[in-house]
Amino acid sequence: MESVICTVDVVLLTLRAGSLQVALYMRDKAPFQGAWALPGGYVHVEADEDAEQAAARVLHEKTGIVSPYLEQLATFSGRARDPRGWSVSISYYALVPVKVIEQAERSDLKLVGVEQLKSLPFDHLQIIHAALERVRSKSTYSSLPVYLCNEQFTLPQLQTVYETLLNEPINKVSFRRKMDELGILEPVIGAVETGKANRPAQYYRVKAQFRHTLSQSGRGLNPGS
Amino acid sequence: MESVICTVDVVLLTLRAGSLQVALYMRDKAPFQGAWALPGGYVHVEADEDAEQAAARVLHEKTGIVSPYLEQLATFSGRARDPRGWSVSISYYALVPVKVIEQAERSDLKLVGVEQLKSLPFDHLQIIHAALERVRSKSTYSSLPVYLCNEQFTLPQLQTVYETLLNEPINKVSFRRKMDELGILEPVIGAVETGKANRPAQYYRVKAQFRHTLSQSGRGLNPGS
DNA sequence: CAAATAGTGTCTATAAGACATTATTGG
DNA sequence: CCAATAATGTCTTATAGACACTATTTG
Repeated sequence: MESVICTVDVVLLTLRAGSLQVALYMRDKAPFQGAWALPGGYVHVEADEDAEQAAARVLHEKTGIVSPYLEQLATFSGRARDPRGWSVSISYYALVPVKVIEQAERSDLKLVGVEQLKSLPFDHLQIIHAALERVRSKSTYSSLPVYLCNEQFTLPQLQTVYETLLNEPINKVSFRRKMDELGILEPVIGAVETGKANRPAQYYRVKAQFRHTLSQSGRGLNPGS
Repeated sequence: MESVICTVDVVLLTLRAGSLQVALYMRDKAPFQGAWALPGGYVHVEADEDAEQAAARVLHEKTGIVSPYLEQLATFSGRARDPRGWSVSISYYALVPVKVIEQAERSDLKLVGVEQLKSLPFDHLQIIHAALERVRSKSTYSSLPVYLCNEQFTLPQLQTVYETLLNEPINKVSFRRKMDELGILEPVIGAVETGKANRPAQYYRVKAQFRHTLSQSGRGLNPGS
């Protein structure tokens, strides 16, 4: 039995300038050396306990970033997707606030709006599309998008994040009702967003008990108004 | 770089005697020879175009079954899950009506109620639990459960399938309203379920246009009544 | 015609959306 | 005081569930 090439890839997503962007890494080795692609690499059976740890290691090595949210997306495989031979890519996706990527200051890393993507090596375009579908789907019924926000954020900011992801307006009253029902946010006492010529918005943060176990919920968030 | 063991496993589910059951295969090779486990095997880079085809091939070889519905579940990986070494299991799940399994007549295959499962080789128990979670989750908002029915079925039968999967009663009026809205079923003209001392139930089937592209939908099916 | 369950009409309860009003800031 | 938008109250609409009633069969 021939050997299978076993790799991991990470779709690192963030929100910048009101658009959803994906981090691309300039490949320093063949194949596709010099091309922009998803940060990815071989599973190291000596170093990695499992594929998720491999993804976290690869993400850190290629971008300097440690993402609190890293979830398996799907596995892409086959004879045709990699010129080196029959390969498996166990793919993950991660969400971080844009400042985490900017602070990394990697010249071999760039952010591209997901609408601007043209062609990419391997089947990375397909992987990214799968990640977008997953994130958008999960955003309709979960608190996943808070991973795109800084530690403190206002409800209007968070609503804009949801609206950008889902690409449709959300009813303000319903949104705030839903966030209240989820019960995962708490106001930061005394912290308000000042400087604008209007009533200041209250800052919120994720309650400590949910800080590392977010995601799911009961019913959904729906567009409207 | 050491090599990774690359396998596929299939969680084949069916409904028998009102309980959700999983097909187990008696392993004919080490490790765990003679133990009941998920049907699974190596990816064959010569024969398989991709992992899904490998899963379909393995399912057919070990059970004689070809499942119309076969979807990737998740990939399980790591150093500890297989005594042979660092391994990857790209796992799939399939749903078939029980008669498909019975007609296969394999003595090395058995059905076990998902509540009766004790311990299994590898991390197969974990894989099955992930499949159950996925199927139950999808059943709340999709037509997935029709894959557990025969080609023709009555609405009361289909409702019972949903109720068994979700393990809770469903409001009859809401259920039928939802099935009507989904628009994927059509009555089989003239076909009714006779023999019982009550009004006969109309037989339905999946419309031809949806026969090989089922699954998703708009809003959900909720318990009640 | 009695028992059983399929199938449907309709009222009630709950959740989501529309809209309006008040609150609080900077200039 | 005006413009801007945060925050909230409340009415309307849409969806889900409860319940009852009719339909059709077997024995």
